[in-house]
This record gives sequence, structure tokens and C-alpha cells, in this order.
Amino acid sequence: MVQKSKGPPAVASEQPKRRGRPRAYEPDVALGKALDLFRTQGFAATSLDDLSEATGMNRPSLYGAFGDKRELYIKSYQRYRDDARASMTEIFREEMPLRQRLEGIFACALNIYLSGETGPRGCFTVVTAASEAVSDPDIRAMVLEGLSELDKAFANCFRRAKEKGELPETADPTVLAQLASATVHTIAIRSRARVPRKELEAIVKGAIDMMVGLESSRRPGDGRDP
Amino acid sequence: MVQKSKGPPAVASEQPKRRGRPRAYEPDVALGKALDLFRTQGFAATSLDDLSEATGMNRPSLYGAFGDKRELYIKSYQRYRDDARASMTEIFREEMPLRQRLEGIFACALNIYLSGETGPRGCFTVVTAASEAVSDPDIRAMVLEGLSELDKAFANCFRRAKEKGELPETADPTVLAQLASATVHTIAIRSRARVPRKELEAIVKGAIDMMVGLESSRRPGDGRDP
DNA sequence: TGATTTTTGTACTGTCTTGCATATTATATC
DNA sequence: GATATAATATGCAAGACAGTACAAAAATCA
Repeated sequence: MVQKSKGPPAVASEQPKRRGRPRAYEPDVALGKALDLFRTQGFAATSLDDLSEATGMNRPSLYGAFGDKRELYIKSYQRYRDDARASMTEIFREEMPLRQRLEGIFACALNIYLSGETGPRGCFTVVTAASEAVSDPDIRAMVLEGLSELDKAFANCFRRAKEKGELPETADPTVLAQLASATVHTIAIRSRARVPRKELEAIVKGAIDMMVGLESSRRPGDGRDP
Repeated sequence: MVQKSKGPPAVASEQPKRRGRPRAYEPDVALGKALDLFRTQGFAATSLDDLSEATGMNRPSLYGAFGDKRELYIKSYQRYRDDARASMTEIFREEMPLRQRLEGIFACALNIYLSGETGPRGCFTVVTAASEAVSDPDIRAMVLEGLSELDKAFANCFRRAKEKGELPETADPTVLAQLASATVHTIAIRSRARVPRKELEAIVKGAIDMMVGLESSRRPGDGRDP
């Protein structure tokens, strides 16, 4: 074989020109549909037929793309975590007062938990903890990671707020973080019982007041609602 | 038929002398076994064969005694609530300082959540909220009731403590109760992820400190640990 | 055009599932 | 002892379930 121009130099990230028959589905949206189902029904109550119908893929394609049901569940959970992290990340990063940051985080959580065509679906970490986590070590490990990721994110919040003087010296960021996580968990559970959004928001407000201290909420002129 | 002595006057509460073949099971213990299974595995992941084996009853007997699987689940849940209520009731009734009462309640909850031969099983209300509550209105109603029963019990606690002067006038019993419930929920979830008891107790301690106010925990000479 | 590769669509297997039908056993009453 | 009653034990039927085999289809490559 003589030296030939070897074609495009394998940029390969745009369109790698796959060889065989093209996929009739987009893996990302299919995984999203599977996640939707698992979130509402849980692992055991969701059949492969359900998943096949929801994704538009038939079972062999499901297996080919994601593996068996358990693997699909795990990938769905990872996807859920990625999505949740993505929707929170800028609230954690941006510079803002503690109260405002907490409000943003809880509002974001509520949006996730209350979304769903057939009704609120709560938090997938909580759903998984309440079902597969007891019997499946791998899944349990993922759940543990999910729980502690939230704890750590909140703890960081409170640590930074304390450094900025928004919290008294006696405040313990770890304890406050656990309280914040507990608030997340309680609204996750209640949302699945169809507790109305207003009540959940009231719970969040009460918790925030406790965490930042009631006095700091009485700061004058915070912009809106004159 | 002539007037006859009509036999024993239907006291009927000790041994009603049932007519046919005697039961080979005790309904209460059988229901307890069913509850154990449902608590760990959830509704969908528990088969009637599992239940049959655990209770020692074969399926026709199960149906005869408790109805179909869903009815058995509902009766199991009611049993769980009754048990939980019974184990808490005296802590709620007895006269004691707020902190001590809260410690008692949370200790009791931890015992329930961490019990189980194969590992901790958490709170059945939470498990049910995370699974059947979304799709089954009747079960959802029971879960809602369970959640609000806890809220109300805690609110009563804090209201009484406030009346006795254990809490400042600014304290809101409802908000404190929601925080206490949130703490219960978070340990219920974490226990299923096998978070060790020590960590759960630390969470409880932090929450109690927040709720009763740290200063009141620094009361002198509370007995132990000189 | 023909070969190769990858995915799709259909159908199949064996197992598990729920609920029930039927027959059997054990007790109380007459 | 005969009869009625209530439970047990066995096993069946219809369907759901997870996972796979196999052939047809649709694309690239030569």
C-alpha cells in the first residue's frame, strides 16, 4: 500500500461515521425516559416492556445499549445525579448571601422533586435508598455517595458563610449541613405523598430561618416587595 | 323448637370456640412476618411465595386471612403504625424535660429503623412513600396520615415545652416539629444506606441541640459523666 | 455491485407470578 | 358416630417477566 492521504485526521468527536445500520434512538433521550420511569415506579415495579415502550427501543436494543435491567437502573441513577449536580452547580459556585444561596438550592430541589407528568416523583436517591439499597451493595454505595455529596456541598456553603461572618462563631457547619440535608430529604418524601408545594415551601422557609438565624432575615430593604 | 337454655351468654372474647379445623398460625405473628418482609423488600419485590414461606402459611390461607397482596400490605402498614405508636406513646405522655423527651423519641425511632435480621430497614412510612404512594391513592392517604401524625406529635411536644417555659416565646412549635420530623426522615433514609448508628446518633444530637437551643444543653450537673 | 458491520424486529424459552379450584384434614356440634 | 364448619395442602391456569436467538434491514467500505 502506497502512502495515501489518510482521510480526516480522526477528529472523531463530531460524526465518527459509524459503520452499520444507524441507531433509531438517541441514547441520551432514551436514558432520560428510562430514568423517568424508574423514578416514578422504582426498580421492581418497572418491567422491561414498560422501558421498551417508554424509550421506543425494543428489548434487544435496550440490552445492547445499556445492559440488563440492573445496569440500566444504575446508569439511570448516574444520569439523575449528573443532572441534579448540573442544575445546582452554579448556585453553589456563584457569590451570594447565604440565605439566597439556600433559597436557590431548595427551590432547585423542589423543582426536581415536583416535576413529572403523572405527578411528583421526589428524589431518586431517596427512592433508591428506600428500595434497592438494602439488598444491593453496589447500589447502596452509590446512594451513600449521593447522600454525602449533598452533605458536603451544604457543609461547604455554611463554612464559607461562616468565614464571611454571616454565621456566628458558634455555628457548626457540619450540623447545619445535616439539617439542610434533612430538610431536602423530608420534602423529597412528602412530595411523593403529594403534599402541596406551598406546604413544602413553608417547611423550607422555616428550616432556612432556623439555619441562618431569624435575626438575619430581618435585614432592611432587600430589594423587592416594598 | 321449645325454649332451651341458650348456652353460654356470648361472652365470646376469651375463646369463642371456633368451629372448624383450628388455625396452624397466629394471625398476629404471621402479620408481623409479612411486615418484616415488606419493610425490607418493598411491595413489588416481595412475592406471595416469599410471604408464604416467611409466615408459614400457604397462599390460600394468606388470602383467607388477609386478602390479596395489596390488602396484606395495607394491613402490614397499619400494624407497623400501631407498633410504632405503641412504642412511642409513653414517651409522649410522661412528664419530662423537652430534651429528654426528644432523646427518647429519637432513640426509639433509631431502634425501629436499625432493627432487622438482615440489616437496617428504615421507616416503613418512608419506604411506602418512596414506592407505592405515587400510584395508589389509598396507600398515599395512609402515608400522608402517618407523616402528619408525627408532625402533630412533635408539635404537641414543643407546644407543651413552650408553655412550661423551656423554649423562648419566639419559638414556633410547628417549624420545630417539621425540623424534628425532617430529622426522623433523614435518619430513616440513611439507615437503609447502612450509615452506622454512631453517625445517625450524631445527626440526632446536632438536631436536638438546634431545637432546644444550645444554651439549655449547658445546664450544670445533669447526672452522668462528671 | 457485493461484502461487512451494526442495529432493528420478531419470536421464543423457561421461569416466576398471582389468584383460585379442588380435595383433604381437623375440630365442634348434634 | 354423623354432620357441618373452617382451616390446610396440592396443584393448576393464565399471564407477566427477563433475557436471548435469529433473521431482516440499513448503513459503510471495497
